[in-house]
Amino acid sequence: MADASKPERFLQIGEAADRASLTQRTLRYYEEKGLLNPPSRMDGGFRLYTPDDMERIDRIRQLKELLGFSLAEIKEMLEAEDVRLQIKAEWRRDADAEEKAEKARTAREVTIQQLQLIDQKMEKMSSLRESLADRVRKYDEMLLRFSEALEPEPASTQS
Amino acid sequence: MADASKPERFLQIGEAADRASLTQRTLRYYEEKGLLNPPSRMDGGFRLYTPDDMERIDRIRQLKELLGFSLAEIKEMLEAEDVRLQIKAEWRRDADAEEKAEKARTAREVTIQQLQLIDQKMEKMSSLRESLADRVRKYDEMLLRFSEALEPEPASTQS
DNA sequence: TGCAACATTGACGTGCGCGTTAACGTTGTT
DNA sequence: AACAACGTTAACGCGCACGTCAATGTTGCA
Repeated sequence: MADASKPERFLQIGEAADRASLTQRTLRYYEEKGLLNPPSRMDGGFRLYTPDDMERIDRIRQLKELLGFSLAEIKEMLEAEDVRLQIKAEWRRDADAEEKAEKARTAREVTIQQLQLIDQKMEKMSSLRESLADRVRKYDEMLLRFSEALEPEPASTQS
Repeated sequence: MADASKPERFLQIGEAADRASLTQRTLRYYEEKGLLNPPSRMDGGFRLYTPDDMERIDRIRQLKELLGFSLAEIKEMLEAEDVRLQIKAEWRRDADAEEKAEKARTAREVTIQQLQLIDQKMEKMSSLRESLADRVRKYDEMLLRFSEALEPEPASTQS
């Protein structure tokens, strides 16, 4: 009971969902759609999520919420990333080095495309940001004119 | 026919949709949902979109695509902005100055909230960006190791 | 005046991303 | 052994944001 130092590295779906701020349904759905590789299970069939699974879940949330990608798009992206893990796993095994290199190159390309996508979005967002900032300035001017109109004498108005 | 200088400032729904890269259905839908104020019409009933309408349509697209807001949320935001235009329109008419000022203040607040939302998103995006950039670096390392393994003798490999 | 191109209003259909319920099995504690 | 808490699959449902007809009307040009 006094063992809070072992946070049980494998989470059941309930905790996993809580920590990811998603629902169990959502996790199962992502699995169903192939976004999550089927997690390991307990003997009884209960899902057990590894820290790696949790990371992936978080990536999905980021890609969805921040960038607004559809699950289908996200799936593609993650598949590209998987290449990296695959290569890592196979690293010390026989295998065609050139083939791996090719995979790594395409994975790199995909990642760069994602980067460019993000950059494009950020540019657009910052221009939107600017126009909003302009608006605020205009409101400020408006309000200034109002206060001038209402208080023709600038007295002790000092906060 | 040789008059390309008069781009006809009022667009029918077809052109309007094309220019906004949306469908006619979508424009009607936005109108139906109260995101667009009903545009003016020709005698026969055909919708005519003013440049202002077009701007608004574009704003909607930005808010939706860039920030991922739902149409309901966007509606609220635009309503807040409308206050500004309303005030401008009423500017020279009788009217309670204080009431207008109040409206302007709340509109300002809403706009600032939007700004903060954007800033939050941009922060998260840039941290995501960083992690992606890291990934690219790792791929580069991988590929470097590959090329070292395949070409033990650094010869005329100079691009 | 006729005709193609464009528009109108319904109304139903659709894909996505889950929510919800039902019927049932598992786990861990007492 | 019993029981609450937690999990399982399967199936149906749902709201959003439109797509897609269908039936009809309008515009503008030959």
